[in-house]
Amino acid sequence: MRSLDDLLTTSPWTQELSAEQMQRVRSAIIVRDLQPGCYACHKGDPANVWIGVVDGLVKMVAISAAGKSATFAALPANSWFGEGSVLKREARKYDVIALRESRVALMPEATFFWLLDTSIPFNRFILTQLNERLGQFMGAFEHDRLLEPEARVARALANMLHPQLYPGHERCIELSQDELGHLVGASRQRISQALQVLEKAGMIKVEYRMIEILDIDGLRGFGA
DNA sequence: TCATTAAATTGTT
DNA sequence: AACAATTTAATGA
Repeated sequence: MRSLDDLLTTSPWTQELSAEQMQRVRSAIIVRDLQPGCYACHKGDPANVWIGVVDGLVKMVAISAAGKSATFAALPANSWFGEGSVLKREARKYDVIALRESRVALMPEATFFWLLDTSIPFNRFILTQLNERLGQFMGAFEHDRLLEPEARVARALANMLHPQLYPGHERCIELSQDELGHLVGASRQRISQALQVLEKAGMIKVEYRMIEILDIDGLRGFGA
């Protein structure tokens, strides 16, 4: 299991922080371990922390009155989220649930706003984060209901790797096909077929509980 | 370290 | 949805 320091060193906004700033950030953050199915935060909770995924995988879901749940985004290790609600000092808009055993980092809003006031790289990170999320959201709206399952899977995979632009060469997603099925809203056997199509197209490599992305641009444009 | 078994995951119909 | 095949994890010699 990865540690808080692993998350911080791979997060681009920490690059230009001084040792003291780093220490202040590190000591303010609270780390929490989550079992599969556990909530990182509930819809309606006051958004007083910014959340980073240290390890594992969490999903953002909205629950309708009828009890149907729709997954908006999957957040793998190294992603940060919740800045929107923290910035607006509003309640959380969605439930966030661990898809498997995960570890999250909770940064208090005081630290969050302090970084906004002091660090330009942090501001830049938040800015691009908000901008990209808007793009993803509109793209999802535009296509998800219309596309073939293959294309929906392709987009879901591309979106999952998107948050980690800088960090690294982490091109692998550890995710079972069953979990991916819940994510995309398709049956497991349909996912299995879709993955094989994408693999034959040379865009991904499928292994046991693991998907390696070979051509992220190809995935984004799949079916378009 | 290697072999056996159980559990989880994946491919196919 | 059900079944077979494959991979991983666990156990014990």
